[in-house]
Parts: sequence; structure tokens; C-alpha cells
Amino acid sequence: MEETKEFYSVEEKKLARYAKALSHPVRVYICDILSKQACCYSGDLAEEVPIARSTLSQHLKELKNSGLVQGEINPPKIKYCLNKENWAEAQQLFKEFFK
Amino acid sequence: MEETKEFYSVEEKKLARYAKALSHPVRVYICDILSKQACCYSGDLAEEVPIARSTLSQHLKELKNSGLVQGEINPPKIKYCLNKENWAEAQQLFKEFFK
DNA sequence: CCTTTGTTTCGTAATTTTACGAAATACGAA
DNA sequence: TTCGTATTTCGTAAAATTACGAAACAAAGG
Repeated sequence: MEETKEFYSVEEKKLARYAKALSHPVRVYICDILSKQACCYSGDLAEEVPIARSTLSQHLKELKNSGLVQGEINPPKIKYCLNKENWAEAQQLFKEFFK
Repeated sequence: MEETKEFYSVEEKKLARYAKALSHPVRVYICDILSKQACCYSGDLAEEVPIARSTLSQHLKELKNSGLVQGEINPPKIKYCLNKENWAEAQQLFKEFFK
């Protein structure tokens, strides 16, 4: 079946993408931390969160792919922060969506 | 590994659940319609949306399970509406989350 | 009762997600 | 260069998601 070219709006697709990034409690938890206390390291999270480091790394990768989070290399650590611009975009999209 | 009993907060889990419900464009689309123009029937959606009726039915089921949407049987049709109470809860959760 | 209408459930397949431990990578320090 | 630390990627497995068409269901109308 030929994809009905761009049936969904850009906003709908963006919102779905951000929602997907937030569809797992650990990713919500990570964002909660990042939004409340600036940046943090993968290792700091690994000590708190009840999952394997490799799994945590996967979740961080997904958050990065969604655009909500960015990682700054600061060897040998990697500092994760919110991506302010995309965070604001997501905020706006959800705000519009719910009203 | 024993699940660290209730590691995530109730809010984090609820938000993840709502986010999951909104993690597919068609479900965002359906909610968009329901939030803008009251209720509608599965068949009305099926005519617009480029997916099989059975697949649409699955998505509606997920929206119902998440609590965002409710269905009223009105034979032989089923009328879908937003669940206002849960909608408001989700709105509030996302609002708090992003600020 | 049989048919039509609107919708969901079933069976199935392909893809994606989630998870883990082991191995790889990258860098600074000894 | 070798070691130690911090983190990611790889390989893999189990479970969930997404999708479809066929079959089932439920109620109204003939």
C-alpha cells in the first residue's frame, strides 16, 4: 500500500516522537533529574537506577535521538544535559495538544 | 534481580503511560480530532486514516487502556470521546514535567 | 430468521523495544 | 606503554508493538 503521502501533520509526528522518548519510566526519571538539577553523568545515574549500565546507555541514546537530551564529552565522563531548544519545543507541542 | 520496590514515582509511571499512548502518530491524530470536535465513531476515523480497520481498532483499544479515551456503545456504532478527567490529569502531568 | 451494518477479536508475521553481560573504546595517570 | 576508570557497542534473547485480512459478534431491519 502506498503511504498516503504525509497523512499526519508535522506536529503530530513530532509530538509522537517526543512522547515515545518519554514512554518508559526510566527515561522520564532521567529527564526529571536533568530538568531539576542541570546536567549529570551516566555513572551518577547508573548508581541510582535499578538497571544495567548498558541498558541505561541505550535509554540515554534514545533520549539523545529524540533530541530532548544532549551529551557533552568530558573525558573520561560524558555529561548529559537537556537540549533546551527541543525541550521547549516539546513543551509547546504538548501544551497545544492538551488545550 | 529483585525489582527495587517502586523505584519510580507514581507520577513518573503515569506520565510514561500517557506518553506511550501518544507515541504513535495515528493515536495523536485521533486525540487531536477528539479534543477539537467532541466525539466520533470508529467508522468515521476509518474513512480518513490510512490504516486497516482492525489496526485502527487496536489503536483505539490502546487509547482506552491508557485512559485518555472512552467508548460509548451506541449500537451498532461505538462513539469515542476523550475521558475528560484523565485528559486533565495528563495535561497537568506534562505541564509539571516540562516546567 | 436471515441479512446488513459497524466494529472487534483472532491468527499471524515482521519489526521494534527492552534487557543483560561481555567485549570494545577512549582517555588520563602511573 | 600498561593500567584503571567511564562509558558505549555488540551479541543475543524475550517480550511488546504494529500491521493485515479473515472470522466472529451484536443489534436493527426486513
